[in-house]
Amino acid sequence: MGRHSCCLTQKLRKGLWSPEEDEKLFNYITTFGVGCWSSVPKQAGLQRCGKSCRLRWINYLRPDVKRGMFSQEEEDLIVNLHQLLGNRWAQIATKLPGRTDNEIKNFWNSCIKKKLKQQGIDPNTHMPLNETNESSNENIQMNSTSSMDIGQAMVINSSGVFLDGLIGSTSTDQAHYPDEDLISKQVFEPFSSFEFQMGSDQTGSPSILSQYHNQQSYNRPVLPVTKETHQHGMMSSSDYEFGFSSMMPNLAYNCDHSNNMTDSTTTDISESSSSRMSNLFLNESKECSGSSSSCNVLNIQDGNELHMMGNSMLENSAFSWDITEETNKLESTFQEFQFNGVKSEEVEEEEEMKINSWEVDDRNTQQHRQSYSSENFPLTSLSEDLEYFEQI
DNA sequence: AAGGAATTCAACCGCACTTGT
DNA sequence: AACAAGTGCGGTTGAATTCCT
Repeated sequence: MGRHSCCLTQKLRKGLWSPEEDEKLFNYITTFGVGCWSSVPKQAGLQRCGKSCRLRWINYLRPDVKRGMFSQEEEDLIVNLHQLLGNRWAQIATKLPGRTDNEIKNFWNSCIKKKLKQQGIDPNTHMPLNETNESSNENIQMNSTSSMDIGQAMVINSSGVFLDGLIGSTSTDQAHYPDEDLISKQVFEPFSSFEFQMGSDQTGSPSILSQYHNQQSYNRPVLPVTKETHQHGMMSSSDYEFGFSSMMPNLAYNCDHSNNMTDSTTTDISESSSSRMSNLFLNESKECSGSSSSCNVLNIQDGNELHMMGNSMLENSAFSWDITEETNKLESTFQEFQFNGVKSEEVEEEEEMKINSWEVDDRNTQQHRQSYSSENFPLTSLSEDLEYFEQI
């Protein structure tokens, strides 16, 4: 159930984590690695449940967690991925190096959603609000027996056209599929999605992303310091510096969000990451950041991510496709466009160094480590990719 | 300056899934 | 096959913070 079994037998702390607790957990994980979370609190001397420890580590203590405001590239990517994946925050997070699903979810709910609404875009469907209403009505008629949430996720039919609002928003909604025949015909056609996103959809209307982007360009120049600009990390760094003398990373927020304050849209994401590193990790972090955008960026070329996506989608039954066939299709597509995954010798060297660093300690013990291992994330610029596709 | 409203985001909850026995 | 324990994920909550009057 929700509360972990260990929580029932012990009197456990809840609420915010103290610096001392953070230090204990951090020291324990960096020493022994991630194994069985349920045993972590006891062994680390924490009055917390394992689940809470896991969450704290993943969302906050992990050395490669990036904090601070989202760059425009990240924001665009989130909009893009949400359009494709719906509220699958964990999957979206795998495409944003250093960002956690929780952070992205919060950012979406507090910021992007609002912006989209202001621009007349339905954040659920990514369609203009008036069109969404119409299409939603159509869908309701088509699936009148279904109790699903309309427009929570995007589905692509066999001809590659997006059908919004035909499936539930999460994997837990599987039981709500209105028509198995219909679902079985929904083939994930990523290339179509790019068509949709980057240029025009099949009705010839401008893509929502472009619309969103245009709006952003209006909003962005020289914003005054308001809640809008200070949110997501624009806090005094001293508020977050615990000053641990141990291996604990400096958890200070990095306020390098000048990109939102000026015309410049370039954000060196990795800098904000490295700034939080302890002395122990600083060099590694810098090496890592030198190869642009931290250590884990979407890797499309080698197909691992695509397999992951494909498998995950199958698990969720949101998409039905032949993984091998579609992956090959995707691989050739992305190779053709050289989308991401260009791995230079330099980058490979850096990856090797990274693997030789702290990550190697427990990489054999962690299944989920793969999600932020540099091995799986060749390093490229997200903005370059987006710009390239926009040009197309 | 004070206090209420609005916003943010860390953390919790509940469910589904996976793994082990 | 059935059950229990462990894990992962998305939705939600509420304390802390900031904004506004």
